[in-house]
Amino acid sequence: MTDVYTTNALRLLQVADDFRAGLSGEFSAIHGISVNEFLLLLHLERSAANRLPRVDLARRMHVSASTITRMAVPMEKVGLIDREVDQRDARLVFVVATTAGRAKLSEALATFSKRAGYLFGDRCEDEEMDQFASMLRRLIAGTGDTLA
Amino acid sequence: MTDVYTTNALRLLQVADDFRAGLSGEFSAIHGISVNEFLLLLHLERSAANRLPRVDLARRMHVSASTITRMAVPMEKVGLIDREVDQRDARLVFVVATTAGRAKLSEALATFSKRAGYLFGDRCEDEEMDQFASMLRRLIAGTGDTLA
DNA sequence: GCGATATGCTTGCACTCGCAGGCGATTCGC
DNA sequence: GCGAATCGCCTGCGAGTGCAAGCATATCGC
Repeated sequence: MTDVYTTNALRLLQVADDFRAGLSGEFSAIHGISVNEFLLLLHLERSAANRLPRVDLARRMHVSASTITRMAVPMEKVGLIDREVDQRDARLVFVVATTAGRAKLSEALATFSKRAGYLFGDRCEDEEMDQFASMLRRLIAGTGDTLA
Repeated sequence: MTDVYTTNALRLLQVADDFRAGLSGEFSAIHGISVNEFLLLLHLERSAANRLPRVDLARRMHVSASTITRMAVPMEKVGLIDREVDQRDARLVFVVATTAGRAKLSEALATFSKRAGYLFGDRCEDEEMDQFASMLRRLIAGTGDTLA
């Protein structure tokens, strides 16, 4: 528990929780979406042709396939995303971002960046940020479907 | 989105999610507790006299008071924690860790440390870990009820 | 003292999520 | 071709959580 690894892992969880909690409130208040819906749109934006099979989306987002199914329903209803069935494999249902969805993502991303600025802005030197980025990139490595 | 702050915030969320997901499986399989129950016990351990009012616990854990109430029920039943009413203020219900609870925490902490080792061990230099720790400490600063 | 307000805890309701099971589509072995 | 195994998706159920409301206790203004 005085172990550096352990301490850092604990702090990592705490910082991430704090950040996510703050984000959650602002997202639902300003943009009317949840953090997960935001991440879903972001994954689409970072993918080829703004579309992904539901299963891929589930893997990338650390949630089950059923969650994607259920998340998609209201988002389709509001017009943020659309569904599209693959021509070759009728099992694959693609989730594709609409123009409205991409616009919403863009707004939400501005809010995200603002909060990221609050988090790091006045506490860190630029050089530290680069080290931090390099560190985090290595910690993610291995999954492949990285978001950043 | 190519902003360093934004990138780092995204990576931070992703790494934390990955780590928490891995932890969750091992905790429930080996120790029979959830990550949140582990964190609850840890907060108690790091507090004065191994006891905290439910409200404090809620604030520290980023959950609502009702969640603490409901989490406590099965944990009391299993004997990990006990309840204790304040003498001066009968509204305050303290959650206090039992000997069994502290033992369980100790085992779980070993698992936690092991996984923290997996996460950082082969990817980081010792010097980097110190920088990382310093960085994270600053990012947490302000809340006061820090865990690490 | 005594009512008004504030605080801590608990409970009803609604929502989100994962898991298990089922359905339809595809691919593989022969 | 054809049955079996696999894969992607959706639905029933149970677990966990937050919010609003309610209750008990404590504190403040007078």
